[in-house]
Amino acid sequence: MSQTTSTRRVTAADIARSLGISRATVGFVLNDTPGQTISEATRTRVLDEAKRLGYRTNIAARALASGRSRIVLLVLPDWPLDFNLRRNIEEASLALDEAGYALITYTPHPTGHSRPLWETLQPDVVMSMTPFAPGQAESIRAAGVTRLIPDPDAPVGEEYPEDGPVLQVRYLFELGHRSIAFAGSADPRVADLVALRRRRANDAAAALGLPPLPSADIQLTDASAGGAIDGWRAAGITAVAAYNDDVAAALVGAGLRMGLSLPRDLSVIGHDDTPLASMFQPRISTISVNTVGLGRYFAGLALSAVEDRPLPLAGPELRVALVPRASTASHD
Amino acid sequence: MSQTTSTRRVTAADIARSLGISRATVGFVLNDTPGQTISEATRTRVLDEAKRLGYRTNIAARALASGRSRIVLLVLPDWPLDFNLRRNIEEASLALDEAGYALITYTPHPTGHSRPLWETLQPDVVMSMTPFAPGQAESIRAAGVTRLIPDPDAPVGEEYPEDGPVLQVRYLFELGHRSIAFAGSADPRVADLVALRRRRANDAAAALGLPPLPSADIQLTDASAGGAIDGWRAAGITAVAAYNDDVAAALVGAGLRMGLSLPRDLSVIGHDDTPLASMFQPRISTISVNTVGLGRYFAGLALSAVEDRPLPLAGPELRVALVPRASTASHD
DNA sequence: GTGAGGAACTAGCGCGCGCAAGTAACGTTT
DNA sequence: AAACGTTACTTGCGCGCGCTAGTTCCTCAC
Repeated sequence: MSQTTSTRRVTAADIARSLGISRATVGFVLNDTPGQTISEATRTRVLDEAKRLGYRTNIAARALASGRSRIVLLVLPDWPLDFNLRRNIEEASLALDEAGYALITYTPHPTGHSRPLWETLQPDVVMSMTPFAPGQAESIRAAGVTRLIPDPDAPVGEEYPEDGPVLQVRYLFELGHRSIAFAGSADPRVADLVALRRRRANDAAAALGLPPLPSADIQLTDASAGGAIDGWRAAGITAVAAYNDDVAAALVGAGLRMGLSLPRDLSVIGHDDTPLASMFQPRISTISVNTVGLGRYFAGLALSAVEDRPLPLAGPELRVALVPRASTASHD
Repeated sequence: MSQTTSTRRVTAADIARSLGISRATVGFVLNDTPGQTISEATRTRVLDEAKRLGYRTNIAARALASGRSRIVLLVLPDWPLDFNLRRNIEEASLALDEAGYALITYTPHPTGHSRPLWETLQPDVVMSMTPFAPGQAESIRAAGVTRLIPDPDAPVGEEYPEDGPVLQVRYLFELGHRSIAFAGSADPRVADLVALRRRRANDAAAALGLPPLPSADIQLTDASAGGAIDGWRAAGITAVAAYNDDVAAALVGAGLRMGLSLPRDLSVIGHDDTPLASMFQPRISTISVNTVGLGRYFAGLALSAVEDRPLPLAGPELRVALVPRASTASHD
């Protein structure tokens, strides 16, 4: 025992000694090990004594003996952690905890130099909500992790369904707008998602018989929003579908500062239904995304990777809904 | 060896066997153990062979043998993770990594039921950027963690300096405002920080010879902002110091919807200089907070708790600065 | 010549668990 | 009666490391 504290850790051997039974029996009880038959009387005695003595499993000993850390590392991109994402993480955390695993979230710093957690923690599985960044999968594998989700070697299959932009464009079309632009974010952290939503918006436009949407990527706090509006108005654009609520808000603020009357001169719709969208004046129309069940699905993926469990059924269907507000109006 | 994979993990014993030396020597080299003398030739052979064989320390074995997980758990409140906080976390992460520790951030879910990470990870130390929540320190201790920072039993000493609200009130005073209100957030997650900033604002008011500031806590997206403005205007309030930019933005949006002309009818100043503040129309005055060096200080605290290191010097001085924008104006 | 100290390693125990292989007693089936 | 299966445990090895206590040889000072 290398600890120097006066209160030494309680071990399974202490329980065994106290009850006059073997340590293996204690282990079988504490783990409810399948394939072992333990009498109810002995089970109760073990559990009571463990509680009385304040027994805590030594996770390092367990990991060493079993060859498994029971850690699931979830790599998050550098996105804002909104309410939905937090709830998904907690859902996943709970499902994994019930199976005896700890979920750890980790956002690698883009220019960070510290060792990544997949090296220092030696997790059983590393998951990501987006495809792994270039070099990331290699780094994870070099650290000895063999279970990566999504599988970097799998063919690029069905992408995350993104129906919000379709809804945005359809709504503007139904309001009578025929010259619609798409506003993305210049933030490199979300470039992939911006590109995806832009493509979906263009899909919707094509389905409605509209030409490809003029597009600009703006910064939130500089003059690029104003510049983009100038260009669009010169081209006769009457409505904008924005990548998200922040982009929409930057456009609304810039438009007002330019002396525009919104939504008469320009209709703007955002995405993700953040609090920001309803704080602005005018309140900003948006798309809400219901992600309930996603966390449980992710946990199911992780457990199927590390244990002999079936893959979960197909992921939950994301439901998007239009939230109409004062930033959009009909166009004749 | 309980793993069934075809590529068994490389161990220190493998390196020792390969070089015809003892495993203890391998360990002394890999850990650069003080008090041991290893020839440069042997050191080089060990390091080369470890690299050649792809050796990775088994952290579970290390933790079990040494009695230390080398994990520092940082409990974060459910606050938005802004750019400054992310940078602080990376600073701390790097400093701890250099000392051989892994920093894990963890935001307990307010109504979550999964086991907290201080139980499942058995970290060497648990830190929090704010005082521990009621019952939290007890839960952490019950999990066997003896090192908590800040020490829950220490007398409540110097609180985190909060000079931003002082700056807010002083600025409004210098603009000629004599009837100033404080707007807090009704979000229970930030109740402590709201209370602290409110108290600091009142300190500043008292120092300026003003009576205690009328105060209201608002939600961001309901009618409470409008209600608060009604009450304040009825009481002759001409300016508001808001707990943060979100609260300020909710007030500005609500004021505009009520037909007020801002800042002529009401000046509003926020706090934290988020992008939101400069996206609104009118752009919102705010307070910026420079937290550089804080991460390194936190890492120093952690290392002094787990190793024989001196306490770091007093924490870095936070620098706050006024960012004047169009939401505030002079009052005659 | 003798003793002390340092260099450069070695032998091996312990950390606390998982779990395969085993034992003894009892009940059931042939 | 013998064989087999079940119940309810036990024995003890291995996981991979940290590190104490030790060994051998060499050098230097007295």
